[in-house]
Amino acid sequence: MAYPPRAMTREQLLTVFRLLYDAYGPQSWWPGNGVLEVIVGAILTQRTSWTNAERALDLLRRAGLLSLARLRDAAPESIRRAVRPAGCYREKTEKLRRFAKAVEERAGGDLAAFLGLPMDRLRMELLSIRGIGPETADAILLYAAEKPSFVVDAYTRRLFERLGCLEGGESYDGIRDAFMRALEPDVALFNEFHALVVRHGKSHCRVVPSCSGCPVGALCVRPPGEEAWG
DNA sequence: AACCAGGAATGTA
DNA sequence: TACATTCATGGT
Repeated sequence: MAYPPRAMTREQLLTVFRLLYDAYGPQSWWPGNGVLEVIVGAILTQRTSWTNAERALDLLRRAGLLSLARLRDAAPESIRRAVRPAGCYREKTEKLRRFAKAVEERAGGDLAAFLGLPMDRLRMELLSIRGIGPETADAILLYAAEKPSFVVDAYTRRLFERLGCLEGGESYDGIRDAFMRALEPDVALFNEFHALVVRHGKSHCRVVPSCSGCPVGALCVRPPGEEAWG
């Protein structure tokens, strides 16, 4: 199982963070929207663009479905109509309903109490809900519950593989652990870090590992087998 | 017109 | 464990 080929250091990670932050600035992911919308958004955006997820979120809001009680009790068909623009609408509808039901069963429908559970406990509860995998669980932990849980996604893998920090093939939890061992638990840092990795991944280095004009280019262009960090 | 987008579950060997 | 398939809409 998979491990990072060499330990990621705090200095390396903060160097990357600073390069990205200086290049793109603050990303303001999920500020102020209310925790339920954050969670619903996290589920809706699975394997679809954020703009499509937002359309669905908007339809849910206008249909008055954005509450745990309505997600639990409303006719599935009405939820599906709203979720449709986000794609996979049958599955995502069931995911939303299962989430609402889980909060009901585990915290009496008190979302704040549910999110107030200790991080590791809450992570397990989230992962036990069918339709919420590790990435969505960590996004909910970080952006809704404001716990210092580092989010790993395909962009994270790709960037840090090119930086020579990952070999490829590491497990999700292995990568997450590597980041969390190297960095102090810092919600604001993890929040911005993941958003910046995504922001960067969307506009750079899509196909080839060498990228002129890339903010992390000096670190990124590494001949195979050579050290990426000088 | 294939390919991608802020994944996860299920099935097969 | 490792890899393929399914879910499905909308922009490029």
